[in-house]
Amino acid sequence: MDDVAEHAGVSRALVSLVMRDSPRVSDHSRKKVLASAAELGYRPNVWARNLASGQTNTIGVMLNDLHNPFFSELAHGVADVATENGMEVLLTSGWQRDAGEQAAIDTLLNLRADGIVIGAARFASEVFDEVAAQGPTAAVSYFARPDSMDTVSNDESYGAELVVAHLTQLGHTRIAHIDAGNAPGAPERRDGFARAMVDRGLAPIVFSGDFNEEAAYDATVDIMALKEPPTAIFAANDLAASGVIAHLRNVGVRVPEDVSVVGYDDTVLAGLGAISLTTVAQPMKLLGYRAAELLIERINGRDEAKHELIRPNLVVRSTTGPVPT
Amino acid sequence: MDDVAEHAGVSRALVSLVMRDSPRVSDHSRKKVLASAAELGYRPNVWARNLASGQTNTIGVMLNDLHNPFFSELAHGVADVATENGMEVLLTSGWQRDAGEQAAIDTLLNLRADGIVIGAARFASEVFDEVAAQGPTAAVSYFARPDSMDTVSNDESYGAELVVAHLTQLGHTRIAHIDAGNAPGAPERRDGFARAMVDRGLAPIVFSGDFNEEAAYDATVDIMALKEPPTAIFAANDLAASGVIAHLRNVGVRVPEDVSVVGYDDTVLAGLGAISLTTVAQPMKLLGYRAAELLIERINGRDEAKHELIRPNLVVRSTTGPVPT
DNA sequence: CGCTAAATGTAGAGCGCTCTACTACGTGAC
DNA sequence: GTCACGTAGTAGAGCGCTCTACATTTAGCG
Repeated sequence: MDDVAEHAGVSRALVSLVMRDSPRVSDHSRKKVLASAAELGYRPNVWARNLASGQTNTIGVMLNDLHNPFFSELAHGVADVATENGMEVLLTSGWQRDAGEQAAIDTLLNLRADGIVIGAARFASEVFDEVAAQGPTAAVSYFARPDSMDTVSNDESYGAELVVAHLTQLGHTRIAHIDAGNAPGAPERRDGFARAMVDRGLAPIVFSGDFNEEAAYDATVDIMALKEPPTAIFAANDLAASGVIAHLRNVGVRVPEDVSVVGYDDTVLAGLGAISLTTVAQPMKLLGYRAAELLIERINGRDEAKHELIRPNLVVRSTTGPVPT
Repeated sequence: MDDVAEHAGVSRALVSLVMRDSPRVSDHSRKKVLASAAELGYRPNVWARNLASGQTNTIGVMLNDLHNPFFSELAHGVADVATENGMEVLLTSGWQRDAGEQAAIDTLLNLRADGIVIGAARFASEVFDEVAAQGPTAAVSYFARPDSMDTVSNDESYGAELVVAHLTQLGHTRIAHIDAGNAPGAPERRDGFARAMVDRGLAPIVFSGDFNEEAAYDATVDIMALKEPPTAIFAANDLAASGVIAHLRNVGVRVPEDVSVVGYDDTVLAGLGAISLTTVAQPMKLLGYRAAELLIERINGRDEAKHELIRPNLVVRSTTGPVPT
């Protein structure tokens, strides 16, 4: 920076102002400085800048599992808002391991990002608190309602309600749900399903599964072995739905002529022409948007925590149809 | 840090040594310092540390498109090696936009990461050069062989050879390839296909497409309209294969009884029970491993560039079968 | 023409750490 | 008893920037 200043014949402070796009610089000096900087290949040192200014102009995003398209969309949403606000985004991932999550969040904490977005982590609540204690924090798909941070979540039970409404409209009354235990979001989906069924005077049939194909495949085996198998299956997520379809195909049950199948999340795979799954679309990018927006409000000084619930919508494709006669 | 030093009754320099796990500290002082640090909730400031030390202990990873599972695996591989070597990993993504890629790489460059891994970017080669000029760089799936950086790539044409070998063994002779223009890796796949066919005295049928479903769907329409349609279709990647299958299903052509379909990449969707696609498995995580290892060698002083080609393998699932009689 | 206020520009003290050079203190060999 | 040496710890000068407070120039106006 000193070199640039000398080369341009101005003070170091002026160079600093130019590099930060300050309006307090005349066009003439600005051009001179910019030219010198370009000539010398000068690139401001972020470490020094952040150290001196005490802020990083960066939003850190911690993602539990980068392999899940859900998280990519989320990060994308955050990135869009950050860009609009002239901030950088840095991602870390826990790679599905608890220790990895801890390391990832530590990296972000050590960087002292201005704000941190936690995407569906499996942390104990104390870890959330610890992060929030260090600075502005927003959690996505975290169903506690802490005062220390903002949260943005999908309205899971409303999604389940949409599914039941769609299926009953098609005439289905025997509907089974394959759940995902206590994984984040799963209890809400299960409860929403049960409530929606009960509201309509129907018996909620629930089989236990997980957010993957295998567990759903196995559950489907059990389901189809019932004396009166259901005419529709609502899986915990799209991956699970794929497991359901795989088993049904294997045993020659047609989808949707014999059994309708619904997923959840509207991940890439649901949209594939080869699958074309009816599913609940979580507005993932929107979740990212809102998380980033709330975070920036916090960075700018808002005090009380906000908790938002965002409503998903149903995407009807080719795996649901009228109940067989 | 001063507070910790005072609280522990030692000098700031000693605290620094303790925080860096230096062996030059007695057990007694170490414990005292650690206790004070914990009590005061002290967390070293990375910015200051990096500024003073001139290193960041960080590997930056630039990913073109986080939505593609290929990249997640790649990053995962890099992360594993980094962790082993006590380094941090920071990700940025270009979100499939050119401007985004540039911003993402700038973020990393500004951070002055010790090394940078570029994952299948669409940069012009000058941008690669610019990055490499700033410090150790490794590019994944970059098929130029620059002296300035290491590269690790999948042996695309070998993969295509595997596909042709598999199909001809099943008796197929009319095989069509849907390519992906000049997208990274696509020309190598196309050329490999053509060579493999010609080597067997077969005519290479190539239709132009892209790395997505729609283009492949459209190409399949054209392919099936041929007077003598091929009995096997080799798509540019898994997503494209899904488009192929979608069209075949729509027009009542059975897979694999009537037409065999092969994908490329072995992404999540290929393994789905509902699709079960025969495909070429790129050892993505391994690519990440090697990229990180080469990078660390460079950081530690190796001078000449290394270029590695890693061989993929074929995963046979349910979309390929014997040629119809 | 002189005064005020805005517009530009500058000096220099940090930001929180690392790193080099140095001190202090045994320890043991001669 | 002295000297060399290894060990444990310290002082203080930066690292490359930002920021506050101040200096200088220019424009505006009665």
